[in-house]
Amino acid sequence: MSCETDTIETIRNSDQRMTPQRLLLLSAIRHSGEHVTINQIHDQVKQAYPFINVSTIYRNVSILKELRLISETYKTDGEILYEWIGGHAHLHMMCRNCNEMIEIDDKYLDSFKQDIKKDFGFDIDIDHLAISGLCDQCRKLEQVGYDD
Amino acid sequence: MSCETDTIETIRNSDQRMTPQRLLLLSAIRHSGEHVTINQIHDQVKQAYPFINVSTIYRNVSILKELRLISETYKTDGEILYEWIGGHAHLHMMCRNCNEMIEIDDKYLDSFKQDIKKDFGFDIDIDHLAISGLCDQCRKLEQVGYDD
DNA sequence: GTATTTATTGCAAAAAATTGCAGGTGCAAC
DNA sequence: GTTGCACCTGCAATTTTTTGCAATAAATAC
Repeated sequence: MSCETDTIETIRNSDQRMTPQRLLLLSAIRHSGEHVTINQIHDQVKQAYPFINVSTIYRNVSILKELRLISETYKTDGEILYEWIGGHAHLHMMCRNCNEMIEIDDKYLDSFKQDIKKDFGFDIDIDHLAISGLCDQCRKLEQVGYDD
Repeated sequence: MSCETDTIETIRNSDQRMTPQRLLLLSAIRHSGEHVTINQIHDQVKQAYPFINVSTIYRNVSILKELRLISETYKTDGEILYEWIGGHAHLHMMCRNCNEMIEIDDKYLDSFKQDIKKDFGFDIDIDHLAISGLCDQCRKLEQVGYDD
C-alpha cells in the first residue's frame, strides 16, 4: 500500500518526524476503519506500548488534524470523533435526538459548494463537516407525538 | 419585546425555572449580539452578580442549547462559541487558516436540505452548522504561494 | 399568606484537556 | 559511523470542564 508511504511523506514534508508513538497512533486511527475518540486511540496504542502518555495522543491528533490526515467531528452530545481521511470524502449527519450518525456521499454538497465559492470565494472543506439534525426515525416519532 | 416572554415561556414549558442567574445569563448572550465564549458570558454575568459560579454557566448553556435557544459553534481552532438564535438562521463559515468567520444566509442550503430530506428523511438543523474551509483571502494567498 | 415539591445553585472535589520543560531521539549532513 | 539541530516525549503542574451533594429558592396548590 502506498498510502502508508504517502502519510510518512506528508509528515516529513512538514518538518515533522516519524516516531514510534506517532506510527502506532496513525495505525490505530487508520485501521480502526471508523470514528474513534481520543480515549479509544489511547487504549489502542497502549496495547502495543503501555507507556504512551495521553498528552502525546492529544498533541499528535492535533498535528494530524492540521495536516488534514484525519478529520475531527463533533457529535451533538459533545463527543469528539477522529477519522482517517481516506479516498472518498463524506458528510456526517448526526441526529440530535438519538445521536446516530449516517454518512452520505459528498456529491450532495456539490452545488452548495459551488454557490459559496462563486459568491464568497470561500472554499469549503468537505470533510470536517458535521451536520446536526433529526434522523428519519426520530422525526417520525416526534410527529406522531410519542416524544414529549 | 415579546421575545423575552417567548424565552421565559420556552423555559417554563420544559419544566425549568427562571432564576435570576439564568436571567442574567440569557441577557448576556442575547444582548452581546454576537458569538461569545463561556468565559465571556461568565465575565459579563459577574458584573451584575459577582458570586455566580462557572459551573452554573456551563450547566445553563447546556440547557439553553438543548432547548435550541442558543447555538453552539466549534471554531476550527477548537474554541466554542455561543450565540442567541434570533429571527433569521444563518450559516457559519470558518476559515481554517485565519479563523475568520463569515455568516451567510441559510437560503444557500435550501436545495441541499431538500435533497437530504427526500433521500434520507434526515431533517437538517440550519443553525449549529459550522463549516470549515478556506476564505477568499487565504485561498488567494495560498495559490500565489505566499504561504509555505 | 404558608406548605410542598423539585429544579437550581454554589462549593468542593474529580475528571479531562492543555502546557512547560528537561531529557531523548529522528534525521540530515558530514 | 558521528554530530548537531529541532522536534517529540513523558512527566508534572496547570487550566478547563464536569460532577456530587447539601442548601436554597422557584413554581404550584392551598
